[in-house]
Amino acid sequence: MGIIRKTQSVEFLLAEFQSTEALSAIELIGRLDSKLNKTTVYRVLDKLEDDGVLHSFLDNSGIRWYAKCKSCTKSKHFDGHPHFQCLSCGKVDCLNINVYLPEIPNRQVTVSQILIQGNCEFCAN
Amino acid sequence: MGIIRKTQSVEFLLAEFQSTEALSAIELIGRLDSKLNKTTVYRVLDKLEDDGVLHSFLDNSGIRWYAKCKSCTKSKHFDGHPHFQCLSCGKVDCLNINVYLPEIPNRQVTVSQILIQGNCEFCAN
DNA sequence: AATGTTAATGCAACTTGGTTGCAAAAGTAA
DNA sequence: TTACTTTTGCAACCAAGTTGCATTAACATT
Ligand SMILES: [Zn+2]
Ligand SMILES: [Zn+2]
Ligand SMILES: [Zn+2]
Ligand SMILES: [Zn+2]
Repeated sequence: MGIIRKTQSVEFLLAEFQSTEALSAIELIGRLDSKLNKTTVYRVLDKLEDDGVLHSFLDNSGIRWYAKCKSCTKSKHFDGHPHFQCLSCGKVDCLNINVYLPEIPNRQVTVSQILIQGNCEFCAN
Repeated sequence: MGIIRKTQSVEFLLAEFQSTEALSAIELIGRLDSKLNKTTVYRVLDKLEDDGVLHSFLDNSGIRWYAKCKSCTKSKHFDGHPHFQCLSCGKVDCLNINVYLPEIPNRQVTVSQILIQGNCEFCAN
């Protein structure tokens, strides 16, 4: 079930997602420590995801990241894009590119998760 | 540090990886419950990965899966292939295909993790 | 504005996957 | 066998995330 009431918790959380950068639940819990309980953070993130406001994905160490959706709704999600994690500064964000997956014999593909890792523009060497 | 002694624990664990199917640490701990302590399972898996015998990856719920490597060594790993998880029966395995990633502006790509989900050959509808 | 209804919240306790420290057991070489 | 060192089991721990429940806060109705 998604968001029903426009509460302060929702506003505080949404305010953190101004840029297109992805944020981990842990990071958000830290940032909002004085304002929100961690249970609330998890619950509101969940609801925002239900509503198509945020989408989430895992990085290679099992941490869940959340980012703003572009054009999702409660009933339809379009978050099949890849994500990029900088191995140097740790920043994670959505990639606005399309990855073509070849046909796979004997298998029906429903969805795919692609995490690309490397150096971001600020950490290039 | 990898495996130094050929112990029973190593044999028991390797025996579980006869097929190319991936196995989760949790699954292995369950299967080997009467023979090995869970700490040992985690430690041996770690070492086998170090040695290039197994590789691991995460699924979308944060569970780590292990699978046999094809031609990796202690110093060089070649596990950039995608993995497939059947959303119906839960089975996970390695895909022997190549996914082409386009150039990404301003970013240097080091490595990528691709998890494809859908229906396996036995769960097709 | 006061009231009633119910969603949302805070808190503590819990669950789960995984890790750590250390003493005991098992490989290995001599 | 002995000595040496890795590996193991156990218990205790840890961190991320979840649950149950009493309290608080939205918000619709009067
Ligand atoms: Zn960076
Ligand atoms: Zn995204
Ligand atoms: Zn299946
Ligand atoms: Zn694989």
